[in-house]
Amino acid sequence: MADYNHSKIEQKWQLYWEENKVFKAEIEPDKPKFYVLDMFPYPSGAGLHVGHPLGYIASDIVSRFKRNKGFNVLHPMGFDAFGLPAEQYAIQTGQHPAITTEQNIKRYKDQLKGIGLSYDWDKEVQTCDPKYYKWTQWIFSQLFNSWYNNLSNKAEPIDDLIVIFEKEGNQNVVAACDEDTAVFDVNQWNTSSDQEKAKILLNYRLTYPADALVNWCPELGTVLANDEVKDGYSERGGYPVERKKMRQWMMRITAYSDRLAGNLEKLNWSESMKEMQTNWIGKSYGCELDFKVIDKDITLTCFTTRPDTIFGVTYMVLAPEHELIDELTTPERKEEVDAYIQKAINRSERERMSEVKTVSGVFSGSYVTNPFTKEKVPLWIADYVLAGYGTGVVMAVPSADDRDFRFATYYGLPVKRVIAGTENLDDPTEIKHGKMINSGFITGMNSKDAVKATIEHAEKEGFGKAKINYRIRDAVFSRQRYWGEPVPVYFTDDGIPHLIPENELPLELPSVDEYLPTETGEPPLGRAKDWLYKGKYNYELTTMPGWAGSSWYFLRYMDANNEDTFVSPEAVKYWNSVDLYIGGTEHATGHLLYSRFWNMFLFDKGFIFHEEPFQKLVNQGMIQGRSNIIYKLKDENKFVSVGLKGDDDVIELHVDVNIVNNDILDIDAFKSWMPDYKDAEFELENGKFKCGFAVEKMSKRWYNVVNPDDVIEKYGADNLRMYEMFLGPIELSKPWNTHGIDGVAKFLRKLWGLFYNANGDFVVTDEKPKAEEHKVLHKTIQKVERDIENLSFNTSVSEFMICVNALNQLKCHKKEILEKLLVVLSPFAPHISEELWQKLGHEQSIIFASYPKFNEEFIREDEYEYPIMVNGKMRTKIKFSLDKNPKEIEAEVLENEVVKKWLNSKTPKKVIVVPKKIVNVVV
RNA sequence: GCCGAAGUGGCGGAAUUGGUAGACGCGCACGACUCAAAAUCGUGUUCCUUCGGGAGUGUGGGUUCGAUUCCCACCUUCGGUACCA
Repeated sequence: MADYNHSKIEQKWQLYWEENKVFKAEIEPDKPKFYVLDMFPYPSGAGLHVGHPLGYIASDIVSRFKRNKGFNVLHPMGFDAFGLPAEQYAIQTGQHPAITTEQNIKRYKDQLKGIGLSYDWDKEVQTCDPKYYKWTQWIFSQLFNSWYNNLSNKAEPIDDLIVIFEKEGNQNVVAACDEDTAVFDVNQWNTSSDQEKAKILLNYRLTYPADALVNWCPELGTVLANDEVKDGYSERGGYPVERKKMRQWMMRITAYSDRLAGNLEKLNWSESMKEMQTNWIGKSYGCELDFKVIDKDITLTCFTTRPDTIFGVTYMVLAPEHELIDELTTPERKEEVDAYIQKAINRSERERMSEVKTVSGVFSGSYVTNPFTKEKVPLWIADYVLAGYGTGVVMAVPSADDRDFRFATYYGLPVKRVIAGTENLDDPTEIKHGKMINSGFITGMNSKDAVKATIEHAEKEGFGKAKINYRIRDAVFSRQRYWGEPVPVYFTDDGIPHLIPENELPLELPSVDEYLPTETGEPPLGRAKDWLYKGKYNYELTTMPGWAGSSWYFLRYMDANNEDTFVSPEAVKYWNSVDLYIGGTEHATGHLLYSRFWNMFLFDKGFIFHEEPFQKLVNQGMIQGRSNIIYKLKDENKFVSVGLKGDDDVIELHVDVNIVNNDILDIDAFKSWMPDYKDAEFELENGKFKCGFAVEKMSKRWYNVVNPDDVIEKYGADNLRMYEMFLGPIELSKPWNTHGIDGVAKFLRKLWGLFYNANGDFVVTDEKPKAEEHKVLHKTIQKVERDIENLSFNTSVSEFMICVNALNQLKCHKKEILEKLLVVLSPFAPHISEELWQKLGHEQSIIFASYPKFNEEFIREDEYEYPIMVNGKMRTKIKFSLDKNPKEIEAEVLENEVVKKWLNSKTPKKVIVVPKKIVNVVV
């Protein structure tokens, strides 16, 4: 074979790997394991674009590297197959989402295989497969049957809780439960009806039904996802959207807040990722304070982290969703309050949080008493207070809080300064901590001591208590959708939910005539005919969210085909937690928290043996599109090259990047792509029509999507793999530009040229390598090995280029060098490496070769060329033997002609000699 | 708004983490081969310059013998913001 024929080689080896199940991972107790995981994709209808495989290639390099290093590697792939897009397509076309999903998965798999990724496909999972979601439902059942004991700090069986209730009521139970759970004794429990008992238990279960706000679109008759809502209107159709309370299943993730936050320090994740999760969980220390409403038998409890500023409270604010608003609104204020609430409640939380420039609120007519000062303070309602955080009640201190200050300024409410130094400031919130002033018994204390003192005082007086608050909320687990896992629950006539028994799982998705809600506004499952448990009880009609299936898939991979359990103890004991997890930052606070939560729960229950699922996490950046833009003169059927557009009035049009090369437009291709312009004129510069460009999201809409299949066909999978890595650091986002790929293509041809000459003769020899050749090889081994450990793949590719260029220069065709180079290269470019490895006479796949050992001897240097700086500017370089001491170096440097010239016969103030680094002469 | 990340030649990026800024590659220019083109190979390529040198890593300050790297303030872009996945 004379030429490097990538298509032939790549097909040959992909077939070989598949037929021989080379990547099959089985438990081998005597071998160290390594689990490399990719975030599995949602198989969209558009197929993979060139941005998707970035992380997959990186993790594949690590997987192959670890195999060569002697590890038993688990490297699986699957599909997050439930989701909105397939359902949306089903609504439009009537096609069952299972069918489109299956087609999309097939396409994805073909594409992934074409890249030469070393997955063990026998371990594939699909979340929409009943064999898989049987266990998702099973985990739901386990959660339903559990409560969180804050004394043992773990999840425990609900039956144990019932035993406690039967013995002593709930007075001594310290549990994660609903805020409004009543205290009861044994008698009260034992005399309660079964229905009452069931209701009480729901307050404790780790999954439970509750009312939660959703985006309800009456016109579409459906609930919308946040990103389907734009400015209060549905993205499709533009119909008004209102926020409506609906019965939803919730997950009591808040039970795990403290462990989720605390465990982060043990994980090998980036600090920024840990910080994002920490902030999301948002643990804060503070206290609850009770404010009595004047002339009403109501006490409002607020949470605050700044009780030290209590003497600066000038008003009180309720969230517009607060349940007591009706009672707290005086008759004469009612009309205005109702109007305000109507408006405020339909604004999204994000909108309410981010619009800080405009404030809005309304006075309720009621007053409360500040428990410390006994002052009468007006009670307002404002949408900057969210019902979901704290208690939905805020004590407003305009002198110490930015939002309170803006609000008070706008509505002319008083501002009472309580921190020294703020007295004469226009904006007192510039100073938030310091010595307290105008603050009764805490005057003179610093803020920190004052916090303590006020809490102690409140506890003693009985109107407050210290409290740890979390920003994280229980997660809504219901979706009013069809294409998701059915919740394995039915309801008896008393409205009490019951689990479908384990041996009857999975509860499969029924078929429906249409994927829309029912006329009465029930979710699509309400359309299923005669769909009743035991022919008489209603099933739960909502389905599980996208994150249900993805919260435990990493466990299923270990034992993907087990029909008796979700994962066997043997498998999970051996494979344990994921050693390297690669995926996007966009999952920072969703998937990555929910997965940790479920994993922790399964650990508590003793089903698995590691508390944290992902030891090391790396976030890959996104590959953005690089769009090409052409400019058409307004009112003329004429396009101008980018350099000629000047200040003319032009219309910008996106053109398909696939008919543009190096920003030069293929005009004929353009005319057949856009027949409307087949008669247009083109004004060229230097004989070419040059396009402008923009970096934006890779999307059909901008005609900037590059399909990996096309790249592979033209350049090969090895080339695609190396080029994707060569683009830059894995964590950074960067635009895709196919032009640069030629550099890697040249590299692969040069590599091939070390084995075959231009006539197609195999030129590899058995000669002994020279010192220089060993040096080139071992420098590469050292660099690449270190780079892979640091996941710095772009610099590895550079190093390979440097290495091959150097070997070409040395005319090195020696087997001893080349075969080691192939093993080092094989994780990056596995196909060409396999082929050349075979040509060198090896019968076993390069996958099983062991990684060459780096030998320091070969790269040892005995001299170093010091850059010589004068006043921090590099002026010359001088070589010194490494055993020369700094004194000798200094003396010789000062004798150097160039240095003398710069010294200009002045005596240097100081000479800094940093061994093996630099010499700096300071004048 | 809040939380997180990033900003270095015409472009993607490198810099062993405080020590030669621009490795490697693309593009571009010139040269070789060719009747010619493509491909290939070679040389050059941060900017300014009076050819001595000067400036330079988003902007403005600071620390240091020395800053892309550390500190302070700001600007821009990207991700998340609880029902997209």
